[in-house]
Amino acid sequence: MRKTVQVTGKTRTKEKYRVVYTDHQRLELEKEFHCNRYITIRRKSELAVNLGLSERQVKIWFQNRRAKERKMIKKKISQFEKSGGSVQSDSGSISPGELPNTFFTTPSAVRGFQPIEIQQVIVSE
DNA sequence: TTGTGTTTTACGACCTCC
DNA sequence: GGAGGTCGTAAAACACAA
Repeated sequence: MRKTVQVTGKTRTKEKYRVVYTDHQRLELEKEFHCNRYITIRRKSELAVNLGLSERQVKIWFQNRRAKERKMIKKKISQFEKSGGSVQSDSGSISPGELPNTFFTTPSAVRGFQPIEIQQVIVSE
């Protein structure tokens, strides 16, 4: 019998509401994320086995990691807008407001088993 | 300590693509 | 229709000033 907690109508197990990943797990996930913002199905399986996580956990981690990055970029852009500057990426200069929500790549590339290299976005100050 | 703000997992709702 | 995307959010874990 598992303890459960009601969260606005949703049920989750209480003893493991969320686990804290080890430094090693985080490091490996970060390394993979650094190479590719969108993980392939094959790499997801490999990582899950290597790190002792489920494929779902790896998928969710990448989703959260992308969300974190978008949040940081938004923050930097809003800071930069205040100073009236522009944002620089490796492929050129982008003015604040020109960035689409999914400017890194398209998820369909992952479904097609074609990992793509994402250029790092640099915000100059 | 403890109160508070931030970060980290995990999920549901909804959307798009094949 | 299923898989995986974003977005918003809950709650545990963590950081840190008072």
